[in-house]
Amino acid sequence: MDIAKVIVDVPVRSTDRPFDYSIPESLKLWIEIGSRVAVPFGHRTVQGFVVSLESGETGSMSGLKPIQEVLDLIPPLSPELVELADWMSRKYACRRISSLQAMLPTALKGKAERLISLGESADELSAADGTDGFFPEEELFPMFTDTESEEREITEFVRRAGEVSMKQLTRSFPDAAETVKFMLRRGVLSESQSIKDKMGKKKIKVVDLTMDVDSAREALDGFPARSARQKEVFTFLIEMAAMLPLPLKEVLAVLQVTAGTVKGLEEKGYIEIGEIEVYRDPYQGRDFKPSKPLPLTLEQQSVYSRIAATVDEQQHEVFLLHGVTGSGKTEIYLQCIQRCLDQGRQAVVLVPEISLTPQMVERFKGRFGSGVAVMHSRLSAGERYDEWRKIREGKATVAVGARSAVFAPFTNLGLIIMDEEHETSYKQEENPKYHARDVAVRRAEQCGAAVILGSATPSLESYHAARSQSDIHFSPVLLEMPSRALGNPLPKVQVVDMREELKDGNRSMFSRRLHAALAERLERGEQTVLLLNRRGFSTFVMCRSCGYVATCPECDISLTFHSRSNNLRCHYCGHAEPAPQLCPECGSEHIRFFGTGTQRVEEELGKLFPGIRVIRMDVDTTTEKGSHEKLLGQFRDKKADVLLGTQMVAKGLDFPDVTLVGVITADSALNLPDFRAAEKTFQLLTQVAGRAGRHQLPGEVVVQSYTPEHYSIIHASGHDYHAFVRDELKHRRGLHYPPYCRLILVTLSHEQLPLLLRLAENYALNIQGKAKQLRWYGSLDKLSADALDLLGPVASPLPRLKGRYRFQCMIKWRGSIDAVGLARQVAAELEDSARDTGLQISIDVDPQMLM
DNA sequence: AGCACGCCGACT
DNA sequence: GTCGGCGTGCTC
Repeated sequence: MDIAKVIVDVPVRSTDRPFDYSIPESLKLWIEIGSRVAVPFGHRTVQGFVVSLESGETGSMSGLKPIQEVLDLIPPLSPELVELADWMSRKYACRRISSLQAMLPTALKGKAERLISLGESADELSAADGTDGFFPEEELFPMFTDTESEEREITEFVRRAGEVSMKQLTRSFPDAAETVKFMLRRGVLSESQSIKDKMGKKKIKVVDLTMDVDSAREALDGFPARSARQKEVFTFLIEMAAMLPLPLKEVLAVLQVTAGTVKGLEEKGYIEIGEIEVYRDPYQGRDFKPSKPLPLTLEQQSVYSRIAATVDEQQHEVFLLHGVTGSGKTEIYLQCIQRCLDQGRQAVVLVPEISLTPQMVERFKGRFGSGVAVMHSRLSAGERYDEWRKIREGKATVAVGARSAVFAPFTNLGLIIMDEEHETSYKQEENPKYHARDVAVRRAEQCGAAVILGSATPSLESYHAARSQSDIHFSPVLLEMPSRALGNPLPKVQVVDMREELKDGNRSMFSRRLHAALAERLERGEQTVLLLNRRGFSTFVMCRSCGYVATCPECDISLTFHSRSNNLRCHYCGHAEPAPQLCPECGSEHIRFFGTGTQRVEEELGKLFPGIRVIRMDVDTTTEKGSHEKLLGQFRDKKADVLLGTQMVAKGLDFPDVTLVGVITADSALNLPDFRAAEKTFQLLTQVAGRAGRHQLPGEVVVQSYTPEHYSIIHASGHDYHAFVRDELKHRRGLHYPPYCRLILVTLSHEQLPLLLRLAENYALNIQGKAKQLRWYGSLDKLSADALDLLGPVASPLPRLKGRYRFQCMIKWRGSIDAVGLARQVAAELEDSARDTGLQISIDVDPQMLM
């Protein structure tokens, strides 16, 4: 094995392939598939990943550069993950390096650092008198003496340090860039590059005895009496001998001494202060109530035994667990995980970012203790890195986390659970644009693991796949749990027609029904959750006299009003400007901030119910780390009557005293230009209705709507998933939408609109031409198994972003065609022919957001 | 993406 | 006559 094939960290199409490197004898033992290495690439050093090893014949070795360095003691990726990355790149048409990088914590994204040391001709400087003819005299002139003294200073600086980074050097000699360059050219200095990680391992100082306990006791007798404090420390350490080494910080805290005291003790040779690596534990110092397996209901039992059988056999199988809210899915997850751990295998639990609350973590930590690693975006880069290392080093056996936890570096994975399977946040919107569900199924296939997809409202894709048993990507086994574990009924849902309210002269955002129900809760001291479905709504600024709407000059979309800073901001590019007092178009004062924001609801609540205590939860109030948790804690402690928020209040929260759930506008998402609008609305209403009355107190749900006759609202209020699916599938079949076909969204962007139009047209024609050529082309109406159709090009829903115009094409396809490969190939050809013109093409396979 | 090579305007 | 502007081409 002499050759390593390496994917380098240079994210452009032309380098998106393995490069061959020779493996130096000294690194042979360290290089495996999945190793992260530093390699020379062109005129610099870059990071790369070894994706395969080959024994090269002597001839083929010539001209290969050697691998420079291995960057980790243990390869951060397993061969299994490397293969998965390769699959991802093909499936989602993304660069191989982005797939690989997505599997690792960002702390491991190393960048090259330029290091400067003394060069071979370093002595020349002192020896030469500056006129040795090595370089033309005029190059030194006219600042000859200045340059020379500067060179001497730099040389001395580098000599003293041995090796300094370029960064440090330019910091110390800000104006010497030219001189340094010149010195490098002459070999007075020499440059090397190495890869430096973004994040180091965290180390803490620890203290330890330098002798065994007995000798220490003896030494204690002869301890000088005047160093009383030091003696105290020494005595303490002897007492704690079994626990050594102890963190210095703790010793200082317990004994109320200063670091100087301990240092003095070290200087006398009694103890030593060392450094050890620690894991940053974000849940450190928190108690988790240990929990025991709960008895299962009959329904749960039958589901559990079905899954357990598969886990025991270590077979790959996918289960779609459809259980109503409160049916006890989590307990099934917990017991299946236990079963998997009993087999000596590990488990991954995927949870939507938004519901990865401390409550959720607690349930897992309570059952599996410190063997649980938690990964989510609220952790700092360092914390995430440490949780990741806990997994790779075998110190954790269960990983709970958002999307990317599907890449947890376990070596013997037996079970992957995906809770709230229907959540769109499982699709990553940036490259690689993967769907964690599909990656989970693929990874489980690789290692013979079971997959549980759990939801009260499974996505139509998964449900259809389970029902038809014919889907090409996976065929889950459908398991249903139609009853609640505690036996209490699903809450009664009342739909209020807001048009009627308006007709009757009620212009408030609260219907009479909701108003009365709220008043009742306040009286009884019970709690209310209010949901503001703000999807599709924005708090845009409009002039009521002339109809002017404030839009972003870069992106052409409406600006959002932020009352705190009293400015207007673009959601997409971050552009901000002050909010106008007068309409910039017509000068009218009737310029208003439209849309129902949570703030407005809060104000209105205050007016209607003076003294009401409201906790508002939205992006404004939850950006700070831990604020989410704090707000929920306050609500749980009954410090507020109402929890008011957007989507995030709908997920997995479980408060015993909530007996009323109000949805202010149920259908604001129904009018979005998205074929999943009805599905999203149904899911949201079902989720939020499940929040009420989970415990002893019966729950009530009030849903306000302007289109109460819509089937998604009717079926949600009737808690009838199957009826909804029936209607929605009919609808989707008629319009040829998933799950009856698959989509690829291709977005082309360019600074110049006319050029973009031509290129987009070109793209569409090429796709259609290729399809025809391969005799694949057919209408989706035909019964043929293979079909491919292209819609567009049309202006993107975000027609302009960051100064670039955007057009999109939608590819609809089904069957065994390599539609992704085709989309990618045509994109590459077009990019090549358009060359320098700055065309960008992005490909989103199975898009969730049609933007 | 960098970084170096290469071919044309404003300065000594 | 040079310094340096950034166009384009390559990286095992």
